[in-house]
Amino acid sequence: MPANTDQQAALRIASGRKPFVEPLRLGERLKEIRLSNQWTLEDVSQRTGLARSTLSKIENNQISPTFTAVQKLINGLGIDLPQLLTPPKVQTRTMGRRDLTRQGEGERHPTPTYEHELLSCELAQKRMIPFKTIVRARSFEEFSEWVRHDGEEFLMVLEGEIRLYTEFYEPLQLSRGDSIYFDSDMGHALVSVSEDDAVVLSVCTRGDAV
Amino acid sequence: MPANTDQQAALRIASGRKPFVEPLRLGERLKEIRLSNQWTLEDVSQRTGLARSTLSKIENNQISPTFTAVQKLINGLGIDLPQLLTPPKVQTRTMGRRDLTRQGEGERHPTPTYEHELLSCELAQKRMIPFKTIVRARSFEEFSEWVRHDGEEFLMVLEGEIRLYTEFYEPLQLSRGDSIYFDSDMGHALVSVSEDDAVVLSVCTRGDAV
DNA sequence: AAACTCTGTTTCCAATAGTGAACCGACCCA
DNA sequence: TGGGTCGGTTCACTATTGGAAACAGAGTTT
Repeated sequence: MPANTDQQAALRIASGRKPFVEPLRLGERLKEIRLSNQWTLEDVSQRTGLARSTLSKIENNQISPTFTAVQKLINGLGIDLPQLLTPPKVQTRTMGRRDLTRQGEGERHPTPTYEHELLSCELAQKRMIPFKTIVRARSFEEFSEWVRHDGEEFLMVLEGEIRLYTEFYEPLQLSRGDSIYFDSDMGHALVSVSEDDAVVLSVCTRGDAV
Repeated sequence: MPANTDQQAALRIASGRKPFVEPLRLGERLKEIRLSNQWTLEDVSQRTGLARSTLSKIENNQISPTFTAVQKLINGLGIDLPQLLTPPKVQTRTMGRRDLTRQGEGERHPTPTYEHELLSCELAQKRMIPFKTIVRARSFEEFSEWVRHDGEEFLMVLEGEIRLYTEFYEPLQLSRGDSIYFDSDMGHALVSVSEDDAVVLSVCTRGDAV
């Protein structure tokens, strides 16, 4: 063995890097994912556009897929790299929580303009905040300023008709069944325009990351 | 193919991923990293064991590196995949996006058990995935296996009545206006128990960090 | 300027990835 | 038993990658 090699090995070790290109357990991983979804090679071929034979060889570590191939894989299978790489992936199981809220049984928070009913408020530590709102406001002037909060908001009209004012757009008229998704740090405000007060369902993300 | 698969496919599409292989901006990214460290191609060659020429071609998108090559890159440069993939720095300080979906105008994804209508699917990169579902299933047996996916789910019954089966609890009967929040990696399945097919609104979190 | 050096690109070729077709069980089903 | 299908592997061939060396451009030095 040429001295050169030892040199490099020494350097490599000294630099605290992984020995070398690791065994590439990508094949096993792929197979695992495939089987756990009960996909056949043909299924995966359809989804990814890669040949059945190619997939077989990848799974058996007979070839090292091209990066475009990897891309086709992650696109086609709807997974992301981490998922492909992390070996067995023991999920952090925050499993099995649930929180039921019967119609009208939420926690009420009245304000002059809105009457909120918080849903699923037994559950702490959740990543979304759902609430039903009766929109009392009838004109934009009733708001002293824009409503805004970090994150994103999804909203669907359950009853009546509303007008949605937003900071950067023209007002929008929404009827029952219409829905909208928007960045909630953009100023927004709702008013009822129907005979009766409108009712909307909103779901906000919790601003705090991850 | 199990119903679960269609579920996931629908979710995948909803999550705003690009349909197929994107332009592969990996070259630009590599160059960016290299320059920001003031490395020459030769330096990188030393570190990674890849030929200078190869590196040049990768940076100019003239070839799609083999996965082993990519591994050598991430090992040699001491970076991780995400770093290599995150598009050239576009930190989404997104503000003021919005996406309106009128009643019935969502993207339909029928499955044997559910008929999904994805809402706000114009908007990519969002943290929640809202969709309306007509629950066709009438009995638990129609599901070949539990539906499950990373993250959390909020659900409200819009019309009809459903029974919610979950892996760890007794089935729950939900009527119009009732809502529930649960960890969606707990197996779950919905069936209609009303005269007509029930309709529910669901909002899922996107599990994957980016 | 010529000679040298340091950079990144291009060329050419050997090595290897990707493909369709053939092949091989295993499992129906009559 | 003799077809049929279905899932996966292997084969033969083509397309593409990866490496050594040659090339090209921009400074430096003399």
